[in-house]
Amino acid sequence: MTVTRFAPSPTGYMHIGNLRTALYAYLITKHDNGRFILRIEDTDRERLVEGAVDVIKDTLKTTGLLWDEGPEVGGDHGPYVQSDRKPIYMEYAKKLVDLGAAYYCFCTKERLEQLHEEDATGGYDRHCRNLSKEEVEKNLAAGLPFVIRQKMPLTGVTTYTDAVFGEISMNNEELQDQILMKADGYPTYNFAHVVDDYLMQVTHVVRGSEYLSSTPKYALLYDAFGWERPTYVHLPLLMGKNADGTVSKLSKRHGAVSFADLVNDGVLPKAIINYIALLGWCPKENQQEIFSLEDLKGLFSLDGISKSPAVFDFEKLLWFNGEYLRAMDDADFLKVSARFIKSEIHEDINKNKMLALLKTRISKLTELDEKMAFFLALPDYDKELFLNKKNKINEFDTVKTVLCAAKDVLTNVESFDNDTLFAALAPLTEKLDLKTGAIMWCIRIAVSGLSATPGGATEIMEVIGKEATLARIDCALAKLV
RNA sequence: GGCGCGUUGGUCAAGCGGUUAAGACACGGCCCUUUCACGGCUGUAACAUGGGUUCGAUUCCCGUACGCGUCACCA
Repeated sequence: MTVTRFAPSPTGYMHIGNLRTALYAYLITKHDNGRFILRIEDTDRERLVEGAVDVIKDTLKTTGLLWDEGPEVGGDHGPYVQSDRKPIYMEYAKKLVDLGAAYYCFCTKERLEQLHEEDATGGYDRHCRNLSKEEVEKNLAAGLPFVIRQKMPLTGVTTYTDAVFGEISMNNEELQDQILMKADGYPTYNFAHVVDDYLMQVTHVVRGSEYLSSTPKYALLYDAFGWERPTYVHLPLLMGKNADGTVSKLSKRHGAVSFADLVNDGVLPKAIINYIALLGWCPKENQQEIFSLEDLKGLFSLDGISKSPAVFDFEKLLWFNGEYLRAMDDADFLKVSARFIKSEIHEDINKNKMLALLKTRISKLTELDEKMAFFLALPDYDKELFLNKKNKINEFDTVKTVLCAAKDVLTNVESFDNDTLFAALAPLTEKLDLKTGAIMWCIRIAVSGLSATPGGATEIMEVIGKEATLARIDCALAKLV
């Protein structure tokens, strides 16, 4: 049985890189009908953010990455919040001390800082590594604050196999005697995740490749306990483009990089999932870009994961978003667009028609207000706008003739829908000896005040209605006097 | 700086010893057309570099360069 977990620390927002890690962890296990665990890693008591866990849960829910075990849903391996598991870690840490793979360290922070000042690259000098049992007992009895450190082998090489990167070897002399248990009694990530992954029977440890070089230390922990090492799946990093053209690990300074930022910017969760699924992974039959979560579950495979970092491209995300927007039916579009429309929409406006026109012409929901403005109120425009070379409209008199004729026709049209309007105006081509394009150009400018609009003249008239149409034509005529 | 990892067009990427080196985004052109968009067609553009191995390297090996990551009582 495949078991993966997503184990974020509650920082208050869901970074897009974290989301991708969650997605891949989810897909790896769901491809095999396995279990997906959510575990909260809140061992850093100084960085707790209120409500942060809710952000994580909400994001997972809206993207459809539902967890089989974890907060809210429970499970056989709980609790799923590390702060609720506190006693477990000390127990295992002590076991490790007994096993000779860890030791108590009584060095003060001051001493460590001084050590760092003397040699910034040296690391911990293993001062307490060989304290006698008596000394340790004495210090403990005296109530001295302590941490527990992992006792790394001083020689030799540690090797593990990563499902993406292959065999990774590290000289043991490179490995620091890292802290497993902190002075406040909480474990560090380095220790807690290993213990939990083991206890929760996680088979595939999925995380970003920034852990590639610390994983030997974790593998050693498994070995010391006599536990079978899990399959490691390190994911290529997500990069952001810097102002100077270089790239670095995607972070806040690259702008909107949290799930919430993107959603607030008018991007659909499905588009986000689709896009990030393809950032670092490619399906075998690589002939398609649009994938639902269900599709991805079926197609995902470890050997499609790439090793090289991927640059997050907002432009391409927007293309995906546009595709999803266009594929929506009008009712759904109405629903998702509601919270992004701030403008007052007058009753005479055919809102459904308007949104249908807008739907294929935006790449994010936040464009809606700006793009619909001219429907709601005629913008101020210059009469020069009517002149158009391509349609051979070089005289204002021509415009005037067209608009007067159109006004006569439109006054007698009862049903203001696109087809009726177009049919009613069609005879004018012959009557005025002008091309359809020329006639429609004049009318469209008059009813919109813009050179480029979503929809043609007749569609715009359908949206704004008869009264506004005639009023706008009168307004145009007044300009042309 | 040590260690680790990576390197196919501007970006995402396919390729897994012999290919005219796919496809997508972006960009240009054409078509469609009541403007714009959509859609269709089309174009520009890439194997970091030096050495091997091989009949033959983008594909395998080594070096170099460059990039990224990592060296916390953060995760």
